[in-house]
Amino acid sequence: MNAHNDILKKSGLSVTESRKKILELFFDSDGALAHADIEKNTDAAFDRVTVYRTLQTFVEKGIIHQIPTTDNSILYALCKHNCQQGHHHDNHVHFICNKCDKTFCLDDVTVPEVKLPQGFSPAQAAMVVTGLCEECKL
Amino acid sequence: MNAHNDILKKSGLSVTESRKKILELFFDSDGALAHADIEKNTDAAFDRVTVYRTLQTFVEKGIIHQIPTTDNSILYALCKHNCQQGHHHDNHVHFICNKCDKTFCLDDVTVPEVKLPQGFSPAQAAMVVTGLCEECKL
DNA sequence: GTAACTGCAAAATATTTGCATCCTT
DNA sequence: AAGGATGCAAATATTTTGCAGTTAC
Repeated sequence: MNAHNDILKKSGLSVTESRKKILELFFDSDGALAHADIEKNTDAAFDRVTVYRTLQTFVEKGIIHQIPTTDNSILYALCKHNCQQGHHHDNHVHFICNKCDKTFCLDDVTVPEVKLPQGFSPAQAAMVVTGLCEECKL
Repeated sequence: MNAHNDILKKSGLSVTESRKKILELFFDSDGALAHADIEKNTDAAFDRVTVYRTLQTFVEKGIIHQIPTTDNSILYALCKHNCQQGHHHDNHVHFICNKCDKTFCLDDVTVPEVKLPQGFSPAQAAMVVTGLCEECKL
């Protein structure tokens, strides 16, 4: 039994060609992918709309999470820790290097809780730190 | 004599209506604004294109910086060094309502410090919380 | 006066939605 | 067989570009 298929099943999703292929891409690349990367790497085998819907579904199910970037695009990456449906949250901090523009998932740094003013009801929190990465600091 | 005009001049930019007004907006709001907020708050006095170009110019000149969010929107906020006159350094948490899409500056909620892994050298940190605001929660 | 800036129109790009058909279970 | 997933078409939304006219200096 294929491990990727299990992931889909565990999330209550049908195992389809597009989902298998896109999930495989994430495991192969072991990094963050943009929507465009996925289209490119699948040779347009799937409709653009399917890619949108697949990514959205994966995010909802906690299979992948979104990484904010400054260039008006969203990167997606596998949730490495146990993200669970419903309260999966991309709860680690992201770091964007000002020089090389790379985005890093700081998997071990969790977004701290903050107390919000009366009336605000939080669903998700994101924290992005910018600065210089290991490489560019030298 | 106007402080805002000085900022523009110091960056080598002509002092124009749109730039003055948009810069003023940032100082008035003392927080992050999305492109849409700016269009709304200027009563569409300026062309949408002008807003795009003005924001881009301000980013290039280091007057404002971009705050990435996971919902494919970018917030813009004054850079710290230009915020010297106010007591507020732009280090408060921002809240975006999922329903009405408004952005709130939670001035009293400061972005907590986080410890980064070895090698990362932070310059600025942003935290964006999404969920439902007071109004929309009802 | 000249270079820089803006507004308009339109192109290019990105995202969402409805619906008929096909596939997974 | 039934519900979910996909593809296509088209509607929306967002961002960029070219150019002519205007404004700041």
